[in-house]
Amino acid sequence: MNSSNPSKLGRPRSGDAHQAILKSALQLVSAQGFRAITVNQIAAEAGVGKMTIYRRWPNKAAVVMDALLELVGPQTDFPASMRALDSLREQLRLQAKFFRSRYGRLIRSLLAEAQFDGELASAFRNRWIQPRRRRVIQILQTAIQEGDLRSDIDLETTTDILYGPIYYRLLLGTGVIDDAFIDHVYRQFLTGHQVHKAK
Amino acid sequence: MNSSNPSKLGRPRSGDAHQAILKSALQLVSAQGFRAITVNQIAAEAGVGKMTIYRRWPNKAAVVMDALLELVGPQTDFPASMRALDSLREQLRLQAKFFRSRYGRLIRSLLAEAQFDGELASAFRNRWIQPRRRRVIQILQTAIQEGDLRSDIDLETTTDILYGPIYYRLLLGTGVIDDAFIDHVYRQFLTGHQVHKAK
DNA sequence: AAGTATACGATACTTGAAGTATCGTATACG
DNA sequence: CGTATACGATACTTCAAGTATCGTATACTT
Repeated sequence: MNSSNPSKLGRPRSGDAHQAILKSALQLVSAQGFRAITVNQIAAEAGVGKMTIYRRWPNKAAVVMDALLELVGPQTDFPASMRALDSLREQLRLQAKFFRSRYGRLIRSLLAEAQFDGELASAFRNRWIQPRRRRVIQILQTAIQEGDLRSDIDLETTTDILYGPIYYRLLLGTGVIDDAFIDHVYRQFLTGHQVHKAK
Repeated sequence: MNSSNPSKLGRPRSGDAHQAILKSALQLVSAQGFRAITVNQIAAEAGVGKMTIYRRWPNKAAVVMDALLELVGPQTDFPASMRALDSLREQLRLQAKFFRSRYGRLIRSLLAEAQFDGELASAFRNRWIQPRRRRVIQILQTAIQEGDLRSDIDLETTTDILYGPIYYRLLLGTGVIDDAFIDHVYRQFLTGHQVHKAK
């Protein structure tokens, strides 16, 4: 009841330190990966004491998660297009570009670490993945209303089908995540791979 | 030139110890996850000294990787059916069942750890993923020859599209990997989601 | 049978990073 | 000006990975 109450007494926490920590964490993990860096490095890079980090976050993963949410999240907006289907394709391309950027390693690191850390897994799913999935589902619903997609599809499953292959390549490294790949995923999603035999 | 040469001199390595180590590693990681267990635990469970493990493998990940390849790999065979497309669907269902089993956690652990360990990433990709992808691609080629799939598709990309969603759910936990999900992936793969408007 | 080379289990040791405890100092509010 | 809390710094604790070494065991060679 009181531990979460930021008492007004005493010296207030430094907003500068907060920003410096997140910025350093983001930069280091994007460049070197989650496992390769230490909390001491983040502290040194940010010009703060290690305790200033542990006073605010329970562990390294939580710092990096917040860095992603606060510094990168706002940059990942969704495109608006005339047709919902065009928005969808554009979003897939943005996702690919994002994964090719320095943040690809950041996402890989967090998703991997989340396999060992239930708290992180929940945070990653609820605070990063789910909000973005909801945006995708909105686009899909609009596309259905516009008469471009079948109306009997399951939206959650469909989202998995669209984004699964991109995450797969990110984590398995079986191929590059370029626009050709995205276009293939998108086209396959629309029309399928079956031969439509002449009747 | 000589370090890889198993000299015939001296006491030979114990095959029993080898099997006991792999079996213990597999059992412990499947039950508790890669991060939760220690090499000391594996050694104790197998009834060997820790050095017997480090004499044979460079690190914990390598032990678990070999446990997967030697003990689980042989169980993961591919179905043979009349039509290649039926084999494909059956293989997707087997993959789902495998991920739902105790080995789902094993795969998750190794794939996650591989994000931090280049050696492990190569081993996982080359020794586990690639051989299984080749089998899938064979099935796809047969399906094309049988006239059931379009002949202009890229086989590598198509494999990513088929298996990506399953790995996505394994790692993200956005939904269960049951036969309904598999059937959705398979049906979507064949026919697509586009509305085929009346001409 | 003796000698040599290597593996064995056991155990002590080293290393390195995560996380904790504590210090004297700094900065807010009342 | 007193109180409460944050600050940077630094020493400390903990834990698991990986290494070094011991005396013993088991093979092949001579």
